[in-house]
Amino acid sequence: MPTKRPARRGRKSAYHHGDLRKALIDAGENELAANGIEGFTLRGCAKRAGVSHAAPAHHFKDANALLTALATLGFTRFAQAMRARQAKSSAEPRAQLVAAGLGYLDFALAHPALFRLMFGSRRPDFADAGLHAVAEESFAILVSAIARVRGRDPWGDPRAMEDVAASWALVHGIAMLTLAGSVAFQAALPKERWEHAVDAIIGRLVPPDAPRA
Amino acid sequence: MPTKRPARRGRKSAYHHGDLRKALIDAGENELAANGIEGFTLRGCAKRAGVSHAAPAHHFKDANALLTALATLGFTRFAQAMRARQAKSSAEPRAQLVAAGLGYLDFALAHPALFRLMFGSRRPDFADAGLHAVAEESFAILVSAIARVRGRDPWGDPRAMEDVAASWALVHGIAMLTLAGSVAFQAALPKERWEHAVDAIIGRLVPPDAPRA
DNA sequence: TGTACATCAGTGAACGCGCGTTCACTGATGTAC
DNA sequence: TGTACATCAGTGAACGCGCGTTCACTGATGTAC
Repeated sequence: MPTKRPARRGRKSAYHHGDLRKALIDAGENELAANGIEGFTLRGCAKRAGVSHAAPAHHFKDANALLTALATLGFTRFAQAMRARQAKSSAEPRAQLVAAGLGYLDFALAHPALFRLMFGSRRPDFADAGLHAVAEESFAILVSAIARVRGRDPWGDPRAMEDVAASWALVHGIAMLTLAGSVAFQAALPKERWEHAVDAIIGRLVPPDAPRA
Repeated sequence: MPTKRPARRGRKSAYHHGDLRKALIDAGENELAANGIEGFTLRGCAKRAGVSHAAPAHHFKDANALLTALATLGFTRFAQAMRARQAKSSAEPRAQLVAAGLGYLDFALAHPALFRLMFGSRRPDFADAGLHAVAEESFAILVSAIARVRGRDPWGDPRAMEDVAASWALVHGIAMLTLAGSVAFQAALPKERWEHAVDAIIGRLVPPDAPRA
């Protein structure tokens, strides 16, 4: 009766894999974490997934297509990380903005290779509709957090967008400089002080007495 | 009389190159700009320098050694870019800090591939004494700019170092997000507004009424 | 329910490519006498 | 100043490697009748 293809959940045929596409994405994540983007190869992903090196061609046109899927997954998790911090935080608008920033940093620290792929590589196809959508969605979290602090939509107000950009650049810079392994930066701002620093700095960047209309 | 080896300046023998080491560094810069770090090869550099692909081995152990030299050159120019802006700016401490930040951005925009090499790659040997020294020197420009604003050395004062880190992360984030090609970020902060934004944001980050002793 | 068949998702051998590396060599340069 | 020689910095052919890609194939699955 089911015209829909059976889900084959839990099924493990030695031959037909079941869900090689998903397995390759998982494998790609490990490959990325182990070898970095520079050492990322389709053959390596196939090996990690336990299939022959020609098998991925049935699911991904080339390595960049797999990297696009990985970047899409990355942005999904990235947005989740920001929302998770926001959910645990006070509903007060500035606390929500700080929480988004801390979620940004949580993600970068937990998934450095994905983070570099998302923000430092040209290999994923950023024109891909799915990737573009989820990247925009992540950005919207910051914009709406600023909007709530300001009490209005920052779009169209260059000075308000400057605040969006400043908050974004600040956390992005902290993440990048730390991931780059800069000893000098880590001495200036060790991870233990991130929470305090982001709170204090965003407090100064987007002061409570900011214009609200 | 001169026991010192002749400089061979201006000399162009077809066989002995004269200064292949320097020529390879120049070629490497072009190779980097054209192909990115991912597409950087010793053979490509040799070709650009007009020598056989085996020639570089006499000057650089491997590709990473050449990349280390390129990163060292990059940091030298980077410090120059910051000092150049400072020289053109008012001597007022906050103006000097803003100028350092704008010089930081000048460099990133002018030499995106070098910038990524310096801050986003693990291929250069950052333990190399020369590279380490010049990288530290760049960092010191920011630290001393903050020191002048604060009226004292920020080292040992976690809150003052937080200001150093914040200023640094801010301009670094602006540079990285712009170089990453983020359309959303560029919409929020187009390059034409960098100068205004950095001035305004650093004004809030490091307020004039900051404690001075 | 059984059978025949189309389709799909793998396999594994083969290929060409560009890379780094090695090696014997050679021509230019510098030095000792 | 001239000559012999050591050293240095290149050349170009050769090699092995891992990569992506192609291809004929095969076994498992789903479907038509």
